[in-house]
Amino acid sequence: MIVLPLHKGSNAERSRHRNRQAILGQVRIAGTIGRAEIARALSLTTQTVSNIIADLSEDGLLLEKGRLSAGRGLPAIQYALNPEGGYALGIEIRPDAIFAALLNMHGKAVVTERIAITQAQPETVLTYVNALYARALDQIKNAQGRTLGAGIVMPGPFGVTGIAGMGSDLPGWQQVDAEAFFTEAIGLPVMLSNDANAAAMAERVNGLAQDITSYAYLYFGAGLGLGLIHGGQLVHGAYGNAGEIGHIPLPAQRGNLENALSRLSVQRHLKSVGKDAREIEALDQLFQQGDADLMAWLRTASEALGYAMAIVENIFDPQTVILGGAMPDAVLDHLVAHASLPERSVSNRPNAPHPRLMRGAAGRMTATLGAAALILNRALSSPNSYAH
Amino acid sequence: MIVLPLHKGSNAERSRHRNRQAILGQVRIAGTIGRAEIARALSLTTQTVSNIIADLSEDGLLLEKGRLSAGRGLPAIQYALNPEGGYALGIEIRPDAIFAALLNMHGKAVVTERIAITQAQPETVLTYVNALYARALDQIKNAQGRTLGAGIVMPGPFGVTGIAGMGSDLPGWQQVDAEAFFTEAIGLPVMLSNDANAAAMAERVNGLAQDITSYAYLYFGAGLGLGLIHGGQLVHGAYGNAGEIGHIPLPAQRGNLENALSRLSVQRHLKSVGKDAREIEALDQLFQQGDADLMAWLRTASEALGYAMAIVENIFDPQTVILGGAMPDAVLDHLVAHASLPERSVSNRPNAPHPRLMRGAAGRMTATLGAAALILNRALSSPNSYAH
DNA sequence: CGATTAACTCAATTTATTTGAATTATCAAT
DNA sequence: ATTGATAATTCAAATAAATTGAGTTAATCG
Repeated sequence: MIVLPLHKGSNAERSRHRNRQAILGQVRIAGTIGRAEIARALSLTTQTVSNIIADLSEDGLLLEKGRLSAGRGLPAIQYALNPEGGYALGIEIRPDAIFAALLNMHGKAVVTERIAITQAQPETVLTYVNALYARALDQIKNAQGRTLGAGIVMPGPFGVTGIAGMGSDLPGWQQVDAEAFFTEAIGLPVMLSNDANAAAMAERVNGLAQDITSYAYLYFGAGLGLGLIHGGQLVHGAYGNAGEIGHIPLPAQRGNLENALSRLSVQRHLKSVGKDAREIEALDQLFQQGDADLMAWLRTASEALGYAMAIVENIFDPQTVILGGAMPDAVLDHLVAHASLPERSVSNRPNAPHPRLMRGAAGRMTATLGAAALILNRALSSPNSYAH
Repeated sequence: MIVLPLHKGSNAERSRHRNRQAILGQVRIAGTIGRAEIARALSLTTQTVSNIIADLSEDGLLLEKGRLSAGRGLPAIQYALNPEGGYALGIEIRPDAIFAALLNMHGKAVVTERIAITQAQPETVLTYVNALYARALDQIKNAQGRTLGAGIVMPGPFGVTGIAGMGSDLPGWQQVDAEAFFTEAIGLPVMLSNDANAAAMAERVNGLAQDITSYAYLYFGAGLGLGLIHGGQLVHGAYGNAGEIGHIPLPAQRGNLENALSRLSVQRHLKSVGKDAREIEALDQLFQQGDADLMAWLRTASEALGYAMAIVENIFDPQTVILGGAMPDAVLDHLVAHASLPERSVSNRPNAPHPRLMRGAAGRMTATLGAAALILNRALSSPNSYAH
């Protein structure tokens, strides 16, 4: 039996790969940037950066954007990501539908598709996934051969590490190693995740968190999920199930957090007074009307949110917390505005550079876009330590 | 202004450094191991491993332990860490005392010292720290020139990242960048941390967590702290204050977690009935006598502990949680045995390879040893991703 | 307009890993 | 007991990718 190492060794090839990622990532955060500046940021020589940039340009990942004169000296040739240099496929599998999105290197969705399904057996799902992927390629000819991988979101729990080959909650998937199954069948590198984690990553690649490396994302899915990003990478936990914040008991014996703060919670509350809010649109309409029952729910939800914030902030000390998922924007905004943020929290600091709570991307496609974002993030950064 | 990169570039020298760390770390987890096996584990060639092992042996960090024949083929020469190959200094600064410990490469304390102080001004503290270090070197001649660094624990909060130069709670330290101050003055690389984080790392280097890479440490210090280890490295949070679990409000409006679960809490409870438990020994004695007031406190504390477990497990999904710090072993054991572990938790899995809650190292020196462990851990691993 | 500064390129060098052939010691089968 | 297979190790040569240093280009400053 081989003793698993904490991390693997390095060689010239792996160094090059890392440096490519680092340069791409640096171009991304800078927008446009010259070679010498990249070299300074990454502690590499300009010569090395030049060589790798020649490679990346050759591969179509970078574009020249003219020279920028800044003070004395030869003006630096500026480089920027080529949005069409690569694509990432995002797939979200639900019991009743499959969503797909194709993102370019800027994290912009260039294709979105959905398909209703009546059964979610692996083979059936696979047929649809391949069909959706083919449809996407049909619309973006350029993406043929330039798709970096597929991120897939499906109902957990599965074992990202440790319990290998553990399947999903979906019927028929219990015995399936979904990651291996899709990798084989789609012919692309696959990353598997749950909705909250994917949503969190979406904000990093194209959203509020592009320059934030440590944050948490509170996600309204079926229940209440939490995606943790630390050093620009997802924190999965030992068994891949970190972020199950909905299961935490509420103060004052009112059950779990997701009893007060989730789609199911508001649906149940409104149903008990004879109102239907299964669709986001219906919920939005009730909110616009100032519906008293919804407002009552929002009061307890805001309280629960404040409590969730106390937990997340004090345990994780993030730069910010982002709230998003399957809720109308207006409702999320209301929650953000009315959450009673705990005073006794490490995050309650003067002159904080970010608000403690922000509204993220919401709606049906959040997790699908996030699935693709997992792939983009991998292309633009290594799961390694912060510099400094 | 230079845009901060997520991670720096790599070159031959940094590769070598990483590979040295990886090999040392692999030898540590294996105990004794041959070169070919290291090569397989780290995805390096045996030749590379041979070269680096020659280096490490030359530096006195590794010892040959004869050949081990295992099946066919030439029996591999076994290598093991040389416990005297390097040392780490741990310093804990408290308002009324300074503790020091010198650990060898096995994580064993070869010297421990303490000194009572009456004031904790930076210059005064420094004098004592240097004196303690000198005393340690005096006892372990071999450690001269072989001390890898100093880990320092002092009352926070400080900014590990972000808020640079932010000082401690100790009087006179507010304006001092303690890390720079000590680095300069001791002449060793310095790592600064709080007590809970240090205690967590102590378990990893020489304790229950030597083969556990993802866990949380609940620490009884002044209040209640939490050290988070993920992928073998500390999770500090964006501003270095992750793990302030004591501030989280308790269910049923009973104040914070540390109101029910901390040294201060038990002291206050016992004082209200006229009993003194400021010293650990006094507390231990009361426990041995089965004191009814202490037992009453333990009941609410166990409940609070179960609640803390629900939070930590569901948010972080660790392999295990370790309980330790300034409490008698017997009290910790009682808490471990009587904590009502939540049923609805991601950690409540069948066939878990580790208990959900374990007792760690306790007592006065825990944090001091942990301070040194920070240095050892850095020598034996990179703050990088898991392999696989 | 010349001096200075900074980005960039080219060619040579350096570092560290990999590759491939040769050597050695053990186990297993005859 | 002998022989062949297997695995660890070493040596020397090759390779990959970084750095170094000298030279070129194009800006700004005085």
